[in-house]
Order: sequence, then structure tokens, then C-alpha cells
Amino acid sequence: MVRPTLQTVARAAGVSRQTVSNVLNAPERVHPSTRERVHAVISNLGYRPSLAARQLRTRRSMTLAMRLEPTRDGVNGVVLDRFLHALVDSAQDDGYRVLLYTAADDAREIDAFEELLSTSGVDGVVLTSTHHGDPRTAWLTHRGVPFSSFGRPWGEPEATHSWVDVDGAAGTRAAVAHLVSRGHRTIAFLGWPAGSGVGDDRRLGWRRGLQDAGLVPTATLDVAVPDGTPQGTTATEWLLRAPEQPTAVVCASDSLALGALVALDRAGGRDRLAVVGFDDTPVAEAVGLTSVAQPLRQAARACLDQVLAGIAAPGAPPTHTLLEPALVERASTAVTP
Amino acid sequence: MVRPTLQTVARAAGVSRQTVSNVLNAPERVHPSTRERVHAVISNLGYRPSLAARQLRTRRSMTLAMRLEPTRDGVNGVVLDRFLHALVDSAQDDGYRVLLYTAADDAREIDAFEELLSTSGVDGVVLTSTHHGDPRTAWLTHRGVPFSSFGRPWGEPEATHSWVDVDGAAGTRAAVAHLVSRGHRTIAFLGWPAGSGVGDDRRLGWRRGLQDAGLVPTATLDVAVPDGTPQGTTATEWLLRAPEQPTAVVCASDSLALGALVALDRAGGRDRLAVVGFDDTPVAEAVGLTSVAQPLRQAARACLDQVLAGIAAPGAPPTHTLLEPALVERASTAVTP
DNA sequence: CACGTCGGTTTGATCGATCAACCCACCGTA
DNA sequence: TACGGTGGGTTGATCGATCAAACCGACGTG
Repeated sequence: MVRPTLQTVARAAGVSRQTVSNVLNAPERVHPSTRERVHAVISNLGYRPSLAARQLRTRRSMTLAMRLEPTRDGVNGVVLDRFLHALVDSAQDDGYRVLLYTAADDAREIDAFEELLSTSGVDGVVLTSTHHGDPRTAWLTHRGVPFSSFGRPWGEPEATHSWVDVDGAAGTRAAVAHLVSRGHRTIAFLGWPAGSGVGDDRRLGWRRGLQDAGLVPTATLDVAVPDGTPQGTTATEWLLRAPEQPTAVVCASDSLALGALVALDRAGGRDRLAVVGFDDTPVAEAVGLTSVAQPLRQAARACLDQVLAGIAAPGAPPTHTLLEPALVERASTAVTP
Repeated sequence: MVRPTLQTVARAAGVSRQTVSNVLNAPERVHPSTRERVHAVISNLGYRPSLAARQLRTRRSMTLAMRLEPTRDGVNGVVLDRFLHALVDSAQDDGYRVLLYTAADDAREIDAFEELLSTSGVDGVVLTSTHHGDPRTAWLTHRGVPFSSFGRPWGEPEATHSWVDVDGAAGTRAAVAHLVSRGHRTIAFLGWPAGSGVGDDRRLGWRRGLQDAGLVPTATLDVAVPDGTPQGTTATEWLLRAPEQPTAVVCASDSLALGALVALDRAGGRDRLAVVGFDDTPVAEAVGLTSVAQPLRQAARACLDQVLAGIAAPGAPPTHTLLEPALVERASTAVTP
């Protein structure tokens, strides 16, 4: 009951090892009849090539690495988990496996790369959560590691690697347009403090959306707080007392939006304010929150394609993909002013 | 700029390959001075052993596999993701890596095992979501694969594999005790239809909790619906109209509990019913829901220990670990009857 | 003084695959 | 007739580590 090897199969089929290898890797080189016979023996014996042996010789591990982030906020943390799910699914279809690692900060993550690349011979990396002054991309580029990041190289227009991202600005802009079409004229934005690429981008979309409709994004309608449900609640309570009397609010995350709903419930009714969240996390569906959904499946597929392209043609020029998010309408924007 | 190998290091240190190997794997066999010298060369050259080569020889991949489930409900799906995070963390400390796979059903998962074991030579498996009539455990046991399941072998008392689980019954029982201590006498249970091990266990805890306090778990206080927030809302609306007039409800999941809160908000006030959820998902914290928290970090650690024990001593007797969950009190049970 | 032992080290074989080169019939063509 | 090309296969070397066995000098002992 030992695992069959190439040799075993070869003997059973009356051919040489190399021929069996060819049947699997270059079938056209083998005569159809021989091929047939070898195939029969293979499935008969249940033979599967050892990845370790193959990797030793070819320097291909058929493995990609992705970092598993510490669940931060939780409400939003789900996004990357869903991306991961999609990635594993797609990768599996292409014969690749996904290896996980964790790292406390950028420096440790680079250590992890070093480790993974030299000991496990990982073929490529999928990066997430890119941010301003991210040292990881430069390191990977310098080392010539095929990789793709889910997230733009914020603040580095000269970056020369492949990336996939979702157009957050388009998302908030569409949210504003939707609200405008329902009659709202005073629409606030509840976002994070300036400085994060993602957050600033979503804020920008809100501005543009207002301008599209000939409205003015005043400073008091633009509230910035750290992410989190309680923060969203507090901020919304300010908004409810604001002189502008907003009738709707677009939020940078579902956490904040959920906080807004809590504030409304306390203030005696959800009809005082239409609310839009971001990321369409499970909670949004659960509580009837309109939210901007990222096409995570497509994003994962695109990332994978980029990494595979980088593996197939090491010198190939980088590509970029910017995907459009979609607004999922629910009860929280059924409110009219 | 090629990656250094054992040979490279050996030459640079003026010793043989085997000595370098010993320095890493059996340091006590090497004379301290030589060891010192070799270590210097190793860190100097930045040498790291190739896992592929090592695996080929030792038949150890230092890799564990875990299935990544399709995000089902979402509110609860987070639980397994957090377990995964904890597992990867712990595994990394022990020098193990975690490889992911997906599978649509039990049969396909077994195919995935076959594949992973023979091609990647995975050392062990961590199973999740065990259920009645689960064919996976028998298969793994039969094949002699070291594994541990997070989840008891429901309905198979004769099962002989290692497992770790959280005592759900103890959780709901504690929830009831907490409610009783706050003066509640009529406490309902909002759970899933009978048949799922986990769900029945949580229901049992509720029963015991009531009996502890000399109360009677009547049938009308025991509501069963499929998991989900809308289902929770509907069911809670029944409860609010029930003749028994419950003042509190213990739920089998945070999804259901969240649904209960929604029902209360609609019915005009959260003070009509104290609510307890299960799993302490991020949403629970966000909306102030008291919930039963599973010690996922410990669970992952325990699972890992069991798998590693199975790898170290293939014939060793299986072990079981049942962990106590903890009640996290929040605003939703600040209500008194 | 010869011999067994033991710490420390080296040597050759091996894990299971692929690569590179070579072999052998057989064909067409100069 | 000799030569080059080609389809179909084979053989030996190799990837980078570990294993098993041998080696070697020094030391203790009968």
C-alpha cells in the first residue's frame, strides 16, 4: 500500500519514467496508443505526482501566499475574508494552492516573504491592504516576485506593479446620485479622518456626486471619525442637530452606517435620515441597510490572473484593473425627505 | 545571487553537508565550536533550508490543511474565520503552515483530501463543521491521517478521533442563569429546527438552565426557525404575542438575536424583551447585544496540539477537549422584567 | 598492547520528479 | 548510397535535503 511513483507506473505500463512524465506534461510527444495505456495504469494505480519532487526540479510550487489579517473592526473585516474565499476558489480551478501567513506589521511581513520564498518557494503573492508609504510593493518588485495587490498603490503614481482595485469614489458617487434621484438635496458624508487612501477616495466620490447634481459639499456636512459603530452613532447625533438639516448620509463603511442606524433608532425613527453604507457586509443585509457592494469575486479573479501572468512571463508589463462597485438598495434608503 | 544550499554553506564553513544539516536538526551532535562557525556562515549567507527538498526526503511537509467554507449566513460565518486566524497564528509559532482548500460537499472534500495528501503531502488536517453522519472523519481515520475536528462527532459516540469543541449547552445554560439572576422567570428559546447537533445542544442548555431555577421549559416558549435575521424577527413577533408573555429570549445565534432586536425596535422598544445571542460576532458588540462567546483562540490552539500529537505519535489515543464559553454582557440584557 | 567505545565528522545512496542529451527506426531526397 | 530530419522513446544527471553507515582519532580498560 505504498504511494505509486513515476517509476511504479512506468514499470506497470512497460515504458520509461520519462514517457510517463511526458504523458502528463507534454502529451503530444507521446504516441496516442502509449498515452492511452499509461493513462489507464495511472488511474488504475491512483497515481498522483508529488508536488515536492516536482518543485525541487522545476522550481515551481504551484502555491500562492496571502496574508490573513487580524480581524480588526469585524464588521468590515469580512471583506477580506470574502476576497480570500474567492481567491482560493479561483486558484483551485487553476491548480494553484493558497498558503496563509500572518504578520504584525509591514516589516514582519517582509520577513515572512523572505521565509516563504526561500523555504516554501512560493510562486507568487497576493497583497492586500495597501496604504500610503507601503514598503512591501517595492520589496517584492525589487526581488522580482510575481505579485498583484488588491488595492491601489496609494500616493505612488510611479509604482510599476500590477494591481486590482474597486473604484470607491464611483461607489459613493452612485450612492449620492441614488439619493438625489429620490429627492434628497442635503446629503452628508460620514467618513474617516483624511489620510487613508481608501477613505479619501470615498469622500471624493461623495463630493463629485453632489457637484454632479449642482449641490455644494459644505464642510459641516463632511464628518470624519475613526471607524466603528459607536463612532458612527455619535457622529450621526451631531448631524441630526446640524443647522443644514441633512436628510441623508453616505457612510464610508457599514460599521459607521450601522452606528447611524442605532442613532436614528434612539432618536425615534429611521425616517429622519436615509443611510447608505459601504461594503455590503452581512450585517447590511440583516438590518436592511443600503450599501455599496464590491465585486470581490471578480477582484479575486483579476488578482489571480495578474499574478499568474507575472509567473508565466516574468518581464511582462504590469496591468491595472479598476472595478465598478454596485449599489444594493434596501430599506434604509426607502426614506424620502 | 543564487540561493545558497547546504553544499554552499558547507564549503564556506569548511565542513560537510551533513554537518550543516546536523547543526540545524541535531545541534547536540556537533562540536560547539563547529556549530558556532556554521551558524555564522548560515546567517551570513542568509541560508534557509528548502522545504521541498526536505519534504522529499523526510515525508514531512510541515503543512496542515483546513477547509475554507463558503460564507454562509455571514453574520455567523465570521466564527470560522476567526478560528482560522487563530489557527494560522498558532501554527506559525510551531513552524507549520496552513494550506486552504474549498469543497462543495463532503464527497468533494474527500476528493480534496486525496489530492492534498498525495500531491502536497499535507501532514495533518483540521476539520470544521462536523455534523450528523459525517463521512469525513471515518475516511481520515481509515487512512491514518492525523487530524482533529473543531466540533464533536455528533451522533457517533463510538468515534475514535480527537476533537475540540465548545460546550454550547453550558453557554445557553449560563445565559439563562444570568437572566434568572436579573429577575426573569419566563425565558424563551429561539433556535433552529431539531436535527443539528449544535442547535440541539444549545436548546438543551436552555432547558437545563430553566430546570436549575425550578422553571418549566414549555413547548410554546421553544421556537424553532432556520437561521437568519429575518427569521429571527418573525419568530420574535410571535413570541411577543405569546400567551406566556416571555420577558427574555435566548437565541441560538447572533443572526437570530439580531432579528429579535429588529422586531423589538419595530414593536416600539427594546425593554420589552431581554435578548441573548450566540457567538459574540462583531455585530453583537456593534449593536450592544449580550452574547455567548466561544474561546476560539484556545480552541484553535487545542486543535493544533491534537493534530501535532497525532503527527508525532501516529498510534496515540485520541483526546477530547470541551471548552467553556463565556457570556459577554451588554445592553440587551440590561432590561429587567 | 590490542580492542572496544565514543564523540565528531564524512561519504554515498536516496526521496520522486524533470531536463538534456542521446538513441533508433524510418522516411524522403540529393 | 549516403545523409539529414523526424517521431517516439530511453538513459543518466540533477534539484537540495536527510538517512544510514562508515570513518577516525583519542581514550579507557582488561
